[in-house]
Amino acid sequence: MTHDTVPVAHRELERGNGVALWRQIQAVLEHDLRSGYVAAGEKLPTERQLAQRFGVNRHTVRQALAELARKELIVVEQGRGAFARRDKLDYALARRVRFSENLLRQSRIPSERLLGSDKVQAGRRAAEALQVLPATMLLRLRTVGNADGRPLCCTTHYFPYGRFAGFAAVYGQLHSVTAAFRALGVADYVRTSTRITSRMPDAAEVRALGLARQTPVLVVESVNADGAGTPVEYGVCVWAADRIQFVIDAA
Amino acid sequence: MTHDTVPVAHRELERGNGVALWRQIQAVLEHDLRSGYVAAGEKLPTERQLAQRFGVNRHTVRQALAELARKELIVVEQGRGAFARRDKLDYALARRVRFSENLLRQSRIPSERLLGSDKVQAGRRAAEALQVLPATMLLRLRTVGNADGRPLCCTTHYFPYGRFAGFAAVYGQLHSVTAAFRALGVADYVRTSTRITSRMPDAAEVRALGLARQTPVLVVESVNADGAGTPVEYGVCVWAADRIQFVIDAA
DNA sequence: GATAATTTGTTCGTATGTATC
DNA sequence: TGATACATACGAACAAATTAT
Repeated sequence: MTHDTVPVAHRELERGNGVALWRQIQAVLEHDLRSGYVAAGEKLPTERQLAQRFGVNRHTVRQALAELARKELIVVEQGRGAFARRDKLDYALARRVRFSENLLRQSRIPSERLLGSDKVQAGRRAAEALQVLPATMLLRLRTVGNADGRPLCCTTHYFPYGRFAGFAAVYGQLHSVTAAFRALGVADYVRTSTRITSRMPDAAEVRALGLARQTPVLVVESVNADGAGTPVEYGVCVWAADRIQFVIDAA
Repeated sequence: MTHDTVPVAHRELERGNGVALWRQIQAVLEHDLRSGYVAAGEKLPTERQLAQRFGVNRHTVRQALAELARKELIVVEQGRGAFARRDKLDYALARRVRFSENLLRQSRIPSERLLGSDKVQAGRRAAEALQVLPATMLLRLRTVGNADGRPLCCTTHYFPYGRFAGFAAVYGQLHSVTAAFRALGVADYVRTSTRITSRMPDAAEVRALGLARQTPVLVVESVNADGAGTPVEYGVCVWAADRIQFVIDAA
C-alpha cells in the first residue's frame, strides 16, 4: 500500500467520546444501507476490508455487523459475506391469485419456465382436491417462477388430463398459467383452497431456488376452480422463504 | 435376556422371496404406524433394538427407516431417535380467527399462558397496523399457545394502551384473548390483515416451542379490528412449522 | 473431483475503560 | 479510595463454509 492510500477513514471514527467504536461503525454502515448507497442484495466489503478502512480490529467490525444483522438490515452468510437485505415480496393471496399480476404490482418482472410435463395417476391428495377418483389420469407440469430473473418458486401443477391434455404445449408457448387457461377456454379461475406450511428444503430445491444456507421454504398447496366451480388445477408450490411474504387482506 | 424372550419376530420376515428385507421391515413398521399401534409423536425403538427384533443388520433397518422418513411417516433426529409423525394441525385463517375454536375443531385441547406484559412505544409497523402515531403508548403482551399441553406458538400482542390498559390483568384471569376482549367491551373482532412468512428460529424460540433441529418457524403478523373497523390488536405470532398448516378456504 | 484461497464463525487470552458499591 | 463487575477493544489461532483454480 502506497503512502497516499494510507487509511484516512480514521476520521470517520472518534475514540473515547463516549460512543463505542462498533456503534459508530454501525451508524456509518446503517446510513450507507438506508440511503441506498449500498443497493438491496449487494455484498458489503469483507470484514477484513472494513476493519482496515475503519482502522480497527475485525472483532469490532463484527460487533457492528451483528447489530445490523439483528436489525435485519443485512444477512451474513458464512464463507460468502454480508449482504444488504433484500425486501421480501408481498404476494397477495386473494380470491384470484395471479403470479404475474402479483409481481408487477410490486414492480418486479415476472417470468415462468416449464421444466417438464408428464401424465400420472392421481394420488390421494390430488384426487381429493380435483374431485376425481383416485388413479384418474392427470397432467403434471413442473414450472419455475422468477422475479427479476431470479427463481422464486417451484410449482408442481396437476390438471385433469381429459380436459387439459393440451396444457403443456400451450404453456410452453405462453409461459403463463393464466394465459394457457384462457387459451383452453377457462376465461377465469378462482382460488378455492390454500394450505400453507413450512419446512427445510431438499438439495434439489436448494439448487433450483438458489437458497442460502438455513433458509426454509414455504409450501403452498392450492386448488383453483373455473367459473362453474369445477376444480381445474391442484398445485404444490415451494417458495424461497427469504424472498416472500404472503398477504391476506380483508376485502 | 432370558430364553423365552429370544426374538421370535424373525417369522415376520421371509428371506429370498423377491421382497428385500428392508422392504418387509418397512411394511411392518408402516402398518404399526398407520394402524395407530404407534401413536403420533411416539418414539420408535432404537435402530439397534429393531435390528435385533428383526434379526437383521442395523443398516437394513436404517434403509427401512429412511423410506419411512421419505414418506413422511416418521421423522428421524440425530442423537434422539425416530418418531412417528405428528399430524399437522389445520389452522383456519378466516374472517374470524379464534385460537381455541380452531384447536377444538381439530380435537385438540387449547390453552394459553401469559409470559409477561409491559408498556412500550409503538414502533413503525405497530403504529401503522393500529393506525396510531409512532411513539403512541401500547400495551405489549407475550403469550404462549398450547395444543394438548404442548407449546404451539409464541405471540407478541400490541394493544392501544389508552383503551386496553386493563387487558393484561383480565387476560391473566381468563387466559383467552377473545374472552378478555369481550370482558373489555369488544364483543366481536375480525381479522383485517394477515402476513405470513418463514425463517429459522432463534435459540429462545427453539426452547420455548421445544423445536426439533432444523425446524423452521412460520411467522404471522396480523391485525384485528372491532365491529366499527377500528384496529384493536396487532400481533406477531411464531408457530412451530412442523406442527401447523394454515388453511384458507373460499367462503 | 481435488485443492487452495477466501471469508465468516468461534474460542482462547490480554488489556483497558466505565459504572457501581 | 479500593474492589468489583461489565463492556469494549485488540490479537492470535483455528474451524467451517464457500468459491475459484
